[in-house]
Amino acid sequence: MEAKKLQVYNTLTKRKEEFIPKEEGRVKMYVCGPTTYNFIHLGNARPLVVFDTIRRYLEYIGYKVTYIQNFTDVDDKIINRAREEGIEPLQLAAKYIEEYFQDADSLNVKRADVHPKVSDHMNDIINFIKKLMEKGYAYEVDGDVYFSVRQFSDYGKLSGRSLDDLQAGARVEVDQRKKDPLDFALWKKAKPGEPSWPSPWGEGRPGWHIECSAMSYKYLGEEFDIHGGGYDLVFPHHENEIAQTECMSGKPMARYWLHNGFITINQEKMSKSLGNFFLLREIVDKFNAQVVRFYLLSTHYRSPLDFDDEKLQVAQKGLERLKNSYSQLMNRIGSAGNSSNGETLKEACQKVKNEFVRAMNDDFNTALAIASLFDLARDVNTYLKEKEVDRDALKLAKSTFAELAGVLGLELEEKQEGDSKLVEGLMDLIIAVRQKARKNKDFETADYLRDELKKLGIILEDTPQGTNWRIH
RNA sequence: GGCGACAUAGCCAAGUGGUAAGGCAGAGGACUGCAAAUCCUUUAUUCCCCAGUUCGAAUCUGGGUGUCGCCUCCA
Repeated sequence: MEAKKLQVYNTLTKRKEEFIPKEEGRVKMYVCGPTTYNFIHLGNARPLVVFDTIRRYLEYIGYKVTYIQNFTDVDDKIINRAREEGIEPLQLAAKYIEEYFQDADSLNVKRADVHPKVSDHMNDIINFIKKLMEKGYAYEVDGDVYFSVRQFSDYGKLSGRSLDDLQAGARVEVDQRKKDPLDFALWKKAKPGEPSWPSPWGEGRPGWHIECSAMSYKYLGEEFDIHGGGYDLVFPHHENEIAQTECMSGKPMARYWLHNGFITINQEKMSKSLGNFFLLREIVDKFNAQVVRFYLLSTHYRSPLDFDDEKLQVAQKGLERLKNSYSQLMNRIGSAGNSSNGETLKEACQKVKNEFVRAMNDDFNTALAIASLFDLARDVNTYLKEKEVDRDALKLAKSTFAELAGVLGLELEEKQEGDSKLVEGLMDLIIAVRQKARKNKDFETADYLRDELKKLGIILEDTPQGTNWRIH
């Protein structure tokens, strides 16, 4: 069977294209990271999980991936927030960078190869702006430096709009010093009391867009493969990045532009300005982070995804279905021997794997990929009804399960916490006592033990092979 | 006002020309001391509406309706 190649939807061309990295076997990707002035909310978590999954899949199919995600640690919102709290802006940013990592780790998001910060890259940024000025794409006015959009004939190619369209819809007051209303700041002159850095144009700090151009150029060079972020970054942020980088280098900035859809609440975008956001850690408090990750991947990354508690409950149940199947598999694997009935399960594993890859190759269709995991769960559960099971088949099912779930960043194995040896010993004892009661038809005692354990979050399940327990 | 996206069962959600995946919820059955978990069966003659192209359309075209997003900081 011929494996279909990876197709990705490219915002730049507005269609799916075959993914061909610039350098064979290697993918360089840059994803816009957060401005660190607060804990991240669920909407911020989506691109983290989505692009982490894309990265994992690219690695799974054999690419060596270089993944860069920045932190915006110099910004108006950080300055304002720091002022309110009476601390230094960079100190505030550093605090929320730490908090960010806690959240990202909980979601099982792998660290980027580099997490560059604006404050560490002033020279790169200043040099980038200098080059733009030398080439005539930027101009200075009283210590501010602006990018001249009229100099870049391709301006608007990513968002699919012309300069005239954009001006017709402009909702912002025009700064008369700019040559064109859409010219944007590369360097902003310092106001009193603001953090600033020396530059050829005086004390100041970078505009928002230049950091990503400068840092992606530094770590990934010209024409890297994937640039990702939320859909709301298409304009103006990514449009401006393209203008800056392509004017500076004369080469395309990135080959594929990928954007995730929004999280909505009651069909409206979750955003800080609307105030309808939930912090990730509030949600992780009620449902665990794995459930959140599963929920985020249960819809295609470009579609809007509505949020409420019920949807997370559904995700929780779905994930539990997979975990139950996996744990039952694990419970049987030790006592399994050799049997000739394992072929169908082995074939099913291969089929599921093919389906999974086919789904992911189609623009990272995680919803369909998850459906293939449900198919595997059913195949496994059905097979486990057999009296005799084949150890090799179970082992293959186990590795297939773990491998594919791992691509999605999901762990099916319950982590043992605390003194697991002791817990296991105690559970064995309790189960033995209950077993004795059941044998004597003392169901009152047996049910009492089961009910009380349930209150502690431990589920007992009686099977023909004995009683299993799991933590809910 | 300009630009764009989406509309599939009670809910969520795949499917872009060949006769509607999957999950949750519901119903019935099996298994069980009873449960739980699991398995089997069942739940959209039909994919927002209208017209068209086609042997054939949820999928393509045109029109309409509705919802959302971007054009300002936002993931």
